[in-house]
Amino acid sequence: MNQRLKPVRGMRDILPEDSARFSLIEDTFRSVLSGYSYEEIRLPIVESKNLFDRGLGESTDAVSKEMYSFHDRDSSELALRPEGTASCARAIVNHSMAHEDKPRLWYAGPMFRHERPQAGRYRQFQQVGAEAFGYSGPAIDFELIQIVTNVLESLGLIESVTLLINNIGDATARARFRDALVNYLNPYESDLDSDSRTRLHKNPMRILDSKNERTQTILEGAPKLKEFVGDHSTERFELILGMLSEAQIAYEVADQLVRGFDYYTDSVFEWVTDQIGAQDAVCAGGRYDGLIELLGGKPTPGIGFAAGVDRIALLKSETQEDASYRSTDVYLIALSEDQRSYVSEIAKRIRQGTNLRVREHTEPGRMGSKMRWADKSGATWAVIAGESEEVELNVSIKWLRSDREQLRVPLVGMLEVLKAA
RNA sequence: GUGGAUGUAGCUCAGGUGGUAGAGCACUGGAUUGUGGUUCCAGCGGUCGUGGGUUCAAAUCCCAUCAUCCACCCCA
Repeated sequence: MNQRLKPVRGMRDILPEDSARFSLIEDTFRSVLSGYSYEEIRLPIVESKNLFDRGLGESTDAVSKEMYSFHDRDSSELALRPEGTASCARAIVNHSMAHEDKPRLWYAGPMFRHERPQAGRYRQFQQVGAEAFGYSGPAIDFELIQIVTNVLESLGLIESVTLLINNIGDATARARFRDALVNYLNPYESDLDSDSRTRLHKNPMRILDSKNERTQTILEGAPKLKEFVGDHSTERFELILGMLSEAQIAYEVADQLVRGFDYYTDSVFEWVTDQIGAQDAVCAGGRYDGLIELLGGKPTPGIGFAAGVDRIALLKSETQEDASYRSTDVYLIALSEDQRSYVSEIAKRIRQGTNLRVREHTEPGRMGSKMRWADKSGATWAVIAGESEEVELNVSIKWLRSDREQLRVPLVGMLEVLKAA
């Protein structure tokens, strides 16, 4: 890449071929979500920093270390959103949307976290998320999981991912568990890896998914979160698992699965893959029954997921043959500049009469060169017009991807030939 | 924030022990004045990431810095 001017660290250009993949993924979410009657909401990219401090929790890495925060001209503290759920919940509160209705919403857009870039991890990344407010029964958990499953099936990726699910209980249960865990681990403090030692004081539950073997061995005798979760929550969780089994959606209950943001409660879930490197979560979500109240609304249960479009696109390109990307169906060649207006007329007719993607060769040059560009464009046909075609109101149609012989047809019969293919 | 690897043409990469840059692909033209995908010939194309230092001389050695990739961490 040219060294002089380039995107800032962790930001990148999504070039046309990748962009087409992104669009396909987003369109698939859009279409499946629409089938479940989820409504689109468009949320600001910039919010008050305060929203994330309160919503996600000030001790989380996303807020304390990775947030793009800055002072506005009037010195108020703003931030680029690191995720979408907090904004969505704020909108629910601001517009009293959960008073007369139980909204099911979705959004898509860029999120920002100041992390060290890595495979599948960028400082600006694209998410599609869905949130449902006002539902406390297990069927909504199931519905959201089913939505994501449908999307992944439709994209041909369901075999490449594993659904992990866990129940982390409510805030009280977690607080009691946290105390018990710290009490258990304290005597082993010097045997823990250094990251876990730090987390013991800051965010002990994070120790559970440590990759350090020694730490994992120590954890074998530790108290289990599920022993602290209330009966009601456990029952609810069992009902979700039952629905998944009945719908033949494969899952693994993952005791160690915890979420990075403070707002999560009860059921949490995540789709992971082993095919795109260390950043293995392609979609994750869970329930957050306390969030709306935390942001000043009346108590309202909530649940949602967020999918990482960049990672799903990466997974798609890693696991599937390139369905040879093409941008052009018809490549139009004027033999000389004298036929320019005739060729424009031909282009107009094809664009108006079909959905074909028509590209005109606009530069002068010799015929061989024009044909080479026609070939490279990936077009199915080259449509060629020289002086004799113009005089006789004909076009020459050449098949570029087959041995079929070149045809010369009257202009009025051209669309029929192109549509017949 | 920590660690490892890597930065040479648009792309993929060569350039032992310092002597001032090369190939393939791509692109343009020609062989072939209205027909691509094969071949042959020619041409275009480089602040050797950036800034210092050592030296008569640095892509090459030293220092710093930036960036990319991968992993830790974190997470979508």
